[in-house]
Amino acid sequence: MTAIAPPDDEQGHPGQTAGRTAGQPLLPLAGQTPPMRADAARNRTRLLEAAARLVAERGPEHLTMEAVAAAASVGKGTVFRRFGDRGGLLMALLDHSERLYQESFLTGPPPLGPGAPPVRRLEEFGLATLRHLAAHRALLLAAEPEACRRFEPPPRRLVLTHLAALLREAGAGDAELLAHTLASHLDVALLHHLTQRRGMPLERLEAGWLDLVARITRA
Amino acid sequence: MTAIAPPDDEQGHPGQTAGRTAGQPLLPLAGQTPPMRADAARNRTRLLEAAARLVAERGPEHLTMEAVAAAASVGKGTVFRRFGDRGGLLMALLDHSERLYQESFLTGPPPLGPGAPPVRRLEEFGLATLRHLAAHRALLLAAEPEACRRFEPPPRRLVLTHLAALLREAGAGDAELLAHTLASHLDVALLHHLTQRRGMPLERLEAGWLDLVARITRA
DNA sequence: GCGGTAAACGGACCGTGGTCCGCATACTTT
DNA sequence: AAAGTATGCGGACCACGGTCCGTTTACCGC
Repeated sequence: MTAIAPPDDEQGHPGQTAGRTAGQPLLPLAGQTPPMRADAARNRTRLLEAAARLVAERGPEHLTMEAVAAAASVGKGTVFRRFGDRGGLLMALLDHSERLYQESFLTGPPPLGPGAPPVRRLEEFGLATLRHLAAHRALLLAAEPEACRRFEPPPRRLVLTHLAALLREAGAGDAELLAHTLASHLDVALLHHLTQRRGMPLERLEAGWLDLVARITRA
Repeated sequence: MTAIAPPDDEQGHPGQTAGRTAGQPLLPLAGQTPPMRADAARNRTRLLEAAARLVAERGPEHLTMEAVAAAASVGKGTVFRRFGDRGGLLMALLDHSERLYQESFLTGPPPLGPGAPPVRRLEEFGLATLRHLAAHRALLLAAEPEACRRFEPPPRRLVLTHLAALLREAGAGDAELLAHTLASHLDVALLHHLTQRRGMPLERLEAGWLDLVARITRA
C-alpha cells in the first residue's frame, strides 16, 4: 500500500471510504469521509459482483485478485486500491452478514441483546457465533490473516470487547484474559478443524461452549 | 511437492529422512529410514547454518528461501527437497529446543514430568510452555502455518494429546474440547499479541493460566 | 576399479500477492 | 464553459514460495 490507502468500508452506491482511524466496520462508525467518485463506486460494485461469482464457482480459497480484476474488466491495481488486500476483499464480501450478526448482539432483543443477565447473554452469544461461523466457514477461513495479525481485525476486536464486558458484568476474574479464552473457542479455524478433520458434530461444540461458560463464570 | 518428498526430520551428519507416516518430530519416532547420502547431509548442515545466520542477522520474518539457498551455495530446489517448505525449515531450526521442551514434560522429573498429580502437572506444563514460547517467539511466529492447518503440525498435536490426557486423568468433562481451550491459552500468536501489542507482562499470562486451570478442573 | 541405479542437485519456470507511477477523468470553482 | 485538481485507473513490475525436470553424483554389487 502506497500511503494513506483507504481499504474501503461499505455501502454500494454513493459510498465513502473508511477514514482509517483504527478500525473498519466496527459497525456504527460509518462517518464523515468524502463521497466516492462515481466511477469508483461503479467499479466497486462490479468487483464485488465478480468476486461473489468467482467464489460461488470455484470456492474462496481459489479466488485470485487477478481473476477478480479480469472478471470485472478492471485493472489489478484498482482491486487493491479499493480493498487493500485479499483479506479486505473477502471481508467486504461478508460485510452484510457480519453487520446482521453484530447488530443481533449489540442492539438486538434479549437474551442475545442487552436486557438479559450476563451469563445468559454469554451462552446465547456463543451459540449465535458458532452458527455464524459455520454458515460462512469457507469465506472466513480464506479471509483469516497471518498468525501475528490474528487479533487485529475489527470484528475480532468487537467480539473480544463484547465478551470482556459481559465477563466483567458477571464478575469473573481477569476479564480481558478470560475473554480471549472464550473467544478462542469461537474461532473459525478451530471450528473447521474439529468439525471437518476430527468429525465432531456442531452440537458437541455448542455443548462445550455452555460447559465452558459455566466453568469460567462460577467463581 | 512432487510426490513422497520427505520433509526432513533431524540429525546432522549420517542422517535419515522422515518416513512420512503421520508426523515428524513427535520425539521418539526416529526410525528405520534409509540413511542420507553424504552430499545431502553436508548440504543440510550448510543450509541450517546459513539459515541460522540469516535469522540472527535479519530476523526470521525476513528469511527467504532463495537467500538461504544462496548463502549456503546450494540450489533453491535443494532447500525445498530437504525441508519441504518454509515452515519446515523454520521448524528444523527449532528442533533442538523443541526436543528438550518435549522431553521435559514427557519423561522429565515431576512435577512437570510423570509422577505428580495431574492438576499440578497441568499448572507446571502451562508455565513451562509459556516460557518456551516466549523464548522462541519470533521463530515460532514465523513458522506458524496458515489458519486452516494450525492444528496439524505434530508439536501442536503432542501438546493437545498431553493436555487431554492430563484432563482425563483429572476427571474433567469433555477432555478433548477442554484441551483445545487450554491449548489456545498457550499459543504463540496470542502470547505475542498480549505481550507486544497490549503490553501485558508475562506474569499476568502465567497467573491467568493457573486461574484457568483451576476454573476448568474444579468440576 | 567399474558399471548401474536411485538419490540428490540446480536453476529456469510459474502463479500470485502486492507496489508504482504516468495517464485519464470526475468533480469543483470561477 | 474552461481551467484546475484531486481522485482514480491500469498494467508493467517486483519478490517470493513452490514446482519441474534434465543432469550429476554418491553408493552398491561385482
